[in-house]
Amino acid sequence: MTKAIKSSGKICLKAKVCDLERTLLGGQSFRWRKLCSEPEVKYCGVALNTYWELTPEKDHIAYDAHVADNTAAKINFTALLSDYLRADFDLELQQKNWMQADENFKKFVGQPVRILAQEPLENIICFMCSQNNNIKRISSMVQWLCSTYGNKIGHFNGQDEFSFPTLKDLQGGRTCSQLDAELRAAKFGYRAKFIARSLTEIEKLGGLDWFEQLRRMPYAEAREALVQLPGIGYKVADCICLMSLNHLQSVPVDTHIFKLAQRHYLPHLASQKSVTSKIYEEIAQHFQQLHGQYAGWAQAVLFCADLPQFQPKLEPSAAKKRKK
DNA sequence: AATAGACCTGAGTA
DNA sequence: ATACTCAGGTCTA
Repeated sequence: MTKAIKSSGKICLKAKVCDLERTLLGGQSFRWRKLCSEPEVKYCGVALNTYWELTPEKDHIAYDAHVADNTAAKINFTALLSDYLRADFDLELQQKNWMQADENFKKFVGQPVRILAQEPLENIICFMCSQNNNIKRISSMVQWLCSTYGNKIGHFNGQDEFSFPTLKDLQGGRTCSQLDAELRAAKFGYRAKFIARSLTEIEKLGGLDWFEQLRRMPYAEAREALVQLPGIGYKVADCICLMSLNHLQSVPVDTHIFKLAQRHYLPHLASQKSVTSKIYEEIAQHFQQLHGQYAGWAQAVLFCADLPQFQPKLEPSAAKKRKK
């Protein structure tokens, strides 16, 4: 029976530059949920082996952090959370730059979305699950993965919370094809084999050390290294570069960005049915040139703006129009 | 080198 | 009710 250890504090991030709703529930991480206990709204979830409850205030974000009691040593949770939310990044300044360079951008800047600094293994597995899939189902797959292979942190607000499994947790005595079979049985579909095989590869390449190397490499090289893994194409590689390897110029081109580019940025692509590799590069480069060294962050703003869950409520007829 | 089709699953539409 | 489409794509023929 593990008992969680709790620590509270706050980090300096004004509401004006951090919308937790979009940042945490907008398809970057799949492990956060919103808890409404009337006047208060909290965002709860696990990141960095810690269960967090975040309460946005006007001038800061208050947190409760919980870790399993077998966790060694003291942890500086304030520093941990600041890094996770990239509190040092001056979003106001960048939004100004993006709006200046991009006429369309104003239309999409709603609430301030932040790019999270996530852990590579979680990021890789989650986005291997993301292919041809939707956020809701991805979340439930990830939830299953954590409760099956992760370690329990504690019981909060009516449910057990688990850390994201390590490479060891996932392999632990299992062969590649055993893990494949288990994931298949858990409805991971054709992604099961990709995940099982990629984990084997990652282990061979050096695990966490390999991730460190990818961080230090130039973006283009890290990207090329990632697409060598089975089940990872350029889109997922770009998500990983952006979200957990600190390559903020990486622009993942998914179906939302593709449609948005067709409609607002590159009208000559309007007749294109799907994203070929050539078109992928064209769109990515367009946004990189337009938005500069943090183009991936700007992409996240556009992506969130296009998510149905974050769109202003429209009349059904208008909603239909928007779809096309 | 470039392009269709297949691919697991499940929620939403027609 | 039953089929079809779509979702943060990738791989292969």
